[in-house]
Amino acid sequence: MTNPTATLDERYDPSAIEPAVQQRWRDEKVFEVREDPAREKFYCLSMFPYPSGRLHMGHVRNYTIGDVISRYQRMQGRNVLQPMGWDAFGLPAENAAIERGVPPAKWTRENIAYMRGQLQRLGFGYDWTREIATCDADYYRWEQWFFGQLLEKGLVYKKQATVNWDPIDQTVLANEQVIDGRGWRSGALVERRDIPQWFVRITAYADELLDDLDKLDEWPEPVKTMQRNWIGRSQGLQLRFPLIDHDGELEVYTTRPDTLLGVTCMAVSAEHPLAQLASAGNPALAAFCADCRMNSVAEAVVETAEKKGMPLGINVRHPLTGATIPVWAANFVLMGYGTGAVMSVPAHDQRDYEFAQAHGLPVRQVIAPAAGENCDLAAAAFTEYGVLINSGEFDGLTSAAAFDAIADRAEQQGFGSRKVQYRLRDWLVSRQRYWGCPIPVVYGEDGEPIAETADRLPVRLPDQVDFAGIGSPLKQMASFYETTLPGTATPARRETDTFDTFMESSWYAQRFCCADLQDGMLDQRANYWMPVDQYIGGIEHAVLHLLYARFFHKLLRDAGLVQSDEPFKRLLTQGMVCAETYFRRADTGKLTWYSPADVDVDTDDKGRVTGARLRADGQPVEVGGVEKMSKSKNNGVDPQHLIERYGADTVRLYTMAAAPPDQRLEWSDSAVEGAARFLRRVWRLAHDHLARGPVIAATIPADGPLGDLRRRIHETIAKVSDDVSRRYKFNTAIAAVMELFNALSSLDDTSPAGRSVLQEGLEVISLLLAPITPHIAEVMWAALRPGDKPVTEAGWPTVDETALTRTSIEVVVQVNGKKRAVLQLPVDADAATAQRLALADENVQRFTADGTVRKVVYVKGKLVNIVVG
RNA sequence: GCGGCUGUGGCGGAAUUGGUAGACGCGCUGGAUUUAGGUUCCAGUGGCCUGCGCCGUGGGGGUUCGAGUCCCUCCAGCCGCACCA
Repeated sequence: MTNPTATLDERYDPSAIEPAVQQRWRDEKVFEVREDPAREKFYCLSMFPYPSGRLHMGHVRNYTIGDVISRYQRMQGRNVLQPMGWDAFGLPAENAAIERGVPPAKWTRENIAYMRGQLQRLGFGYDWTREIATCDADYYRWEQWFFGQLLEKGLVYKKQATVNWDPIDQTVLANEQVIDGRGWRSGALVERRDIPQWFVRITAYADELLDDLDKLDEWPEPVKTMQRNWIGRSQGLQLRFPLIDHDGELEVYTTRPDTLLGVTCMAVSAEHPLAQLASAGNPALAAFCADCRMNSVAEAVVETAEKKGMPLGINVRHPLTGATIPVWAANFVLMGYGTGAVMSVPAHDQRDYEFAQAHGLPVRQVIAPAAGENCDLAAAAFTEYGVLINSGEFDGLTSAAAFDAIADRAEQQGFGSRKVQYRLRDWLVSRQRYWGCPIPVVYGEDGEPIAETADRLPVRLPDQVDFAGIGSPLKQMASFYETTLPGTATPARRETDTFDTFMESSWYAQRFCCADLQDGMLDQRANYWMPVDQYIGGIEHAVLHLLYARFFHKLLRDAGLVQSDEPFKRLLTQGMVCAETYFRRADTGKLTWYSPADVDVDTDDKGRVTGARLRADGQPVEVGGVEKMSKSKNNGVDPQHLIERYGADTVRLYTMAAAPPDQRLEWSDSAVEGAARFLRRVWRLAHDHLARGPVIAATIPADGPLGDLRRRIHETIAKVSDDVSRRYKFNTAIAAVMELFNALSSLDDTSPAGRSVLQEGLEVISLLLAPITPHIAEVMWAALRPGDKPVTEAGWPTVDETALTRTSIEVVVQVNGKKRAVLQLPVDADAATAQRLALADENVQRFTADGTVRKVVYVKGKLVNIVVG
């Protein structure tokens, strides 16, 4: 395929060129790829969207970044896979069903169809033959199959776990559905309730997940730090305190055994068996424990709630001193984490300190601070390491030495043992919801779970459901849950819980490699494409999704389905898309938010914002600050309107130019206008150039304005290449192209030599812009290079080193660190010459005349600093 | 509460390895073209003085010939916290 001979229309009309260019990509299957061992592969993946209805600007940003990287890599000659699909299960589909009576499947399919159209209109180079929707049985059947494998290996298990329960709606609530302790629809006070749920044993891989972070040298350091903290590996001591007047002992875990002699209290969860035991004869305590259950299970809620407690009337014996220690129930200790009990050391733990202050418990100092450290136990706990005091035979030991001495003692005397503990908890994958992948398990008469056998998969989620009832419709559907045990006619009951949607998003990257595979989960193609070379998505996924996906990949590896250890080689976390907010406050205090599209902003003659008015009534509204685009603040910008008004290239250019990809992007209508203006200017320069007829090739001397311009062309290639491939700073890449364009457009030379340089410059701009604004780049390139390959097949431009040669350089002269002159020096000038010329400069002498030169610092080719005293 | 991040003109941002602060764009001011402009083009645009000077990167302190960049400390805002995706 070659470019036709063409000129450019006078006017840039994206609505005409973009569909035509996209049609060529479709007709020639430009982005459909296959494994090719002869070429270097590049797998570029953006986090697939939840089909919520319409694309939002966050999607546009995410997918433009991915497309820019993909197209750049294509131009580098790599075999590039860039697929797209749908994270199609989830809660919003159920909400739509409840609110509007639309079946979740229908709602989801319609959303997918609309959003697919939007993605195509934006010109993203996806291989659509690999499209996946996770709600397809062809997809989730393999997840069900794999769950069976994990069950066989003992990597999944069932146990009781606590959920948020809405007693009016009789349903389990997600944390985000609990607002101020109440259900978001019913308004009922939420209770904690324990129900049996499925877990995947991610803690069995905790060490590997932690250690392999060191291999991910192309991941952002903050993401790795967050994962390390999330896994939270700690070395500590599991201790047993014998109960007084009761049988048994109270087990706790501590990372600070050096503070063992400072224990003045034990705190247990309200759900702890000991608290339950003590509640039996103590109505006040029973009431307190019941009250503790009236709270969301969300960690942020638990940790920020007021610290409350009540004594159980039960004591334990200190294993070293024999002292009597009271046991308290406390609302900040969670049953689901560790042993559900902690030892309280008020002097050396801030939370314990506050708890002790609130309840009049003693504060016993056992760690003395090192010299120079602050320690005021009247004000706060001392939480640093130090030297032991008030600890009998352990006095004088450092915290580190005491850790070992006390651990040895505990192990000798049998009241404790060393233990590695993780903050990471096993992955709870059960959801009491309808719109998800059915958990492929049946229960016999005895209630024991049995995995579905492969021949009975998929366990299909029924499409026709009734949302009139309470909770998940599956629990009311006998036709779904009545079944038989595999391979028999014995009646059995099917599991009605579904999987956490993070399950589906944990292996879609691998499935994209062989999306059409009918008789297996993955095949050898996954090993050609995996790992993903570049993964792109929001920073909000830094821990959960990215940790689950890493874990799942290791599970797939250990099942022999993939060979690599990690799924994502390089990670880019993009920032949020934000916009200004506007509101009015009613007398009741209620805020009404207005869309930026409906508001006019007033400015003074310097452009400062002085206020804003609602266009509809001309009355003022308050400016609320820049926040993440959201429905609740009504500050979203619909990309669809922008695409219709400006075309895909302008939207893509703006989102890449406005901010670096990993920082937040602040929306600006007028800056979009600016992006459109730039493309019109580029188009017009190319049009005017081509209208002058064919270019006669000419040799350009390195000296002179045309040589300088050629140098700028090639400096721009070097700068943009580095920005796009290494730095991922598309905003500065675009700025560099704009600078080059400004230089080219001010060239007033229609001689053969001048036109030859302009031709080269315009070709380079077409190529450099091709990943970002592929439609205009394709049309311009075709007009500039008739008979050549289309821009999608053209290589990335290379730097002509001979064009870069300079004869002179600028050197800044400072006196005491302040700039006083700029010198033009020959490139090969030595330090002595630079220093001599700097000191000879007239303006420099004005500032050196009154003192003596004490020192001269010379940074080669850049700067001279003269220190005068 | 815990973990992570970010603070630079009127605004978005640039300054890549401690070396010219404010690239590029928006906005604004003035001018030109046009029947008209929400078009296009030209010039100016950190602040204070309007001289070649001084000040200036959230606040305060420090290291250095030199700090937006490194160290200490304080403040403000944002993201995540396990059933939103």
